[in-house]
Amino acid sequence: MDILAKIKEDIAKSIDSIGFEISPNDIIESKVSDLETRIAFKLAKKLRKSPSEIAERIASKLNESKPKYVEKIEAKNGYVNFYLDYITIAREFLLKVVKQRESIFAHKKKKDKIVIDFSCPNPGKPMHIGHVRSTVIGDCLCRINRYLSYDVVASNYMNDRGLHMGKLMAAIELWGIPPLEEIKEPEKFLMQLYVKFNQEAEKNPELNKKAHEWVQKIDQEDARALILLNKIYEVSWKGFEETYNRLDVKFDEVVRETQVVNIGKEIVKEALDKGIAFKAEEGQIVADLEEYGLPSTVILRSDGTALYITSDMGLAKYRYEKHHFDRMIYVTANEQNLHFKQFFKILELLGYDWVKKCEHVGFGLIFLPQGKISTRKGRVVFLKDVLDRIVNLAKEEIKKREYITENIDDVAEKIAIAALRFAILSVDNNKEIHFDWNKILNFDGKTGPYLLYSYVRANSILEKASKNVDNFDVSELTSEEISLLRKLISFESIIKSSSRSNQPHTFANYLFELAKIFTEFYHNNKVIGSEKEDFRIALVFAFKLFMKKGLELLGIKPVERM
RNA sequence: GGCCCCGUGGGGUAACAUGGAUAGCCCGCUGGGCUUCGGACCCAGUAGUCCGGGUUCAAAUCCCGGCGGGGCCA
Repeated sequence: MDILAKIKEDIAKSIDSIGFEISPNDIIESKVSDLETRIAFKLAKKLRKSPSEIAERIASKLNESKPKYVEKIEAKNGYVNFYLDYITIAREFLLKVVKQRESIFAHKKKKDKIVIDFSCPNPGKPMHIGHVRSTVIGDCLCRINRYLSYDVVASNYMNDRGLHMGKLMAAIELWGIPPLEEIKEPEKFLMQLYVKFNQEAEKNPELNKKAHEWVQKIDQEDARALILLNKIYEVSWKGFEETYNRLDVKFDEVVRETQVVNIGKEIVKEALDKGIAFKAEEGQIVADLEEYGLPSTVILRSDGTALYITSDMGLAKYRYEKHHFDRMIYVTANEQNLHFKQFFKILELLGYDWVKKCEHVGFGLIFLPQGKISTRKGRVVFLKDVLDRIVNLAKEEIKKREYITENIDDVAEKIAIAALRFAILSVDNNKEIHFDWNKILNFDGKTGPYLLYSYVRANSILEKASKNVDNFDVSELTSEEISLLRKLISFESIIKSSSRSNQPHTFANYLFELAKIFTEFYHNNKVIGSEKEDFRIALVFAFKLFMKKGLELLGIKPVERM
């Protein structure tokens, strides 16, 4: 239920009915009052009157019969300010919340299908701190869009075909591989195997030739190659799955490059036939994009093997035929901007209209103190190690406080995930993140644990009050109560805005502000034993309900105590 | 050389889509607050829109040009 949107509509309607052209979008949240409109500035020229005059006129007309939930309307310096009637909002909206509980979040089913491509670590390599951004942003976008009742497909893509796979295959041929269940740390196991292979290959270049041969054999669907490939994939996935489970990330499908590479090659053929691509002198196939202001790009190697872009085109087509999506969102780093522009353009030129439904949501890189992450250069921080370290700190903090003695491991894990997820989700996608242990290990201030703490405190108050409220009345409000109500009613519109912009940080920041306002509220407004006890319990209840839902949308599991 | 992203107090960030009234917050620093529903907290103080033009009644926000950082393609 989006009460704020309804209030805006009502106000817009009233203004429209007294003869001023306006849309609900012209009613915006205000720093000075609750809602405001600036249309007087826009209308000033047309009506040949000063903004103040117009604003005054709107205000005085509207004050004669005020829209619902509006307490007073004031014109000032050309703005029209609306002050909301929070008593009525409390009596109606808050009452509805305590009565309807979770069903307050229900939405009408939307028919749009959204495929979200995210995470996509490389099999054979460890998942590191660099992958976490795509994983967490993508997952959050899934949650937000599902909340809004879109049909969402969380899709992971595994690049199981590169030279690194060829090297690992050659390594396994040489040295063998233990059974899956004996490999305790799959990511480290594969990484060590990879490193060992590279070291040996320096002494014996023949090995690299072998690796290349294996890559070719994958493309030829050689039986032995596919067995080895599956082996590596299995081991890799075991490692990834562990991390996904900890992060509470789930996929509806995992597509492997070997499934789509041939579709990609077909597209290359098509591009050749239609004259969009040509065969260069050295034999590689090049898509000519110069006239569209993009650099031309190789889409098939001279030996006939596929590149990333080849498979990516195949993947897009595969997904469209499978899902007939209304939108497909790729969540990958900004450094791939050009790549996406290029292959979207090629598909467009081939007449695949659905490519217009594909969009790339980029994000800034995560940098380590030593610079850009590079597995090859050993500049890498394993995601698993990051998690473990945050969990350890969380444990220490829990023990210090002595509020809980049971389930410490479970709570510490949840706090750690909250810290990590919030740290990533609370900044604008486009900003670079410079990874800093001190920051990620800080649980004070604007952090995931702060959100959890506010939730715990609400829970604690409700437990001590030990009663349910499904009715109350209230005739006076403190400033903290008003702030809290005010924040609660914008929950829906913020989620919609996050979904529209594909920017989780808008919502993450909102949720922090909500937590902050709640904390300020309970510091200054005694709940239990006050003469407004029932109303305040309802308010705490509503906060808890909204915070829980909000945390869920960020992929943070709540804890009842910490 | 071409293109893309970023630039807000000492550090980090919000507001930029849709220009508007006092630029919000976190860390840090300074000072204060638990016999009360839990101090991972709260209150007060400190300090900021990279530079130069333009558009506009009005620019952190839009446009152009620099500079600085990052990235991609050459």
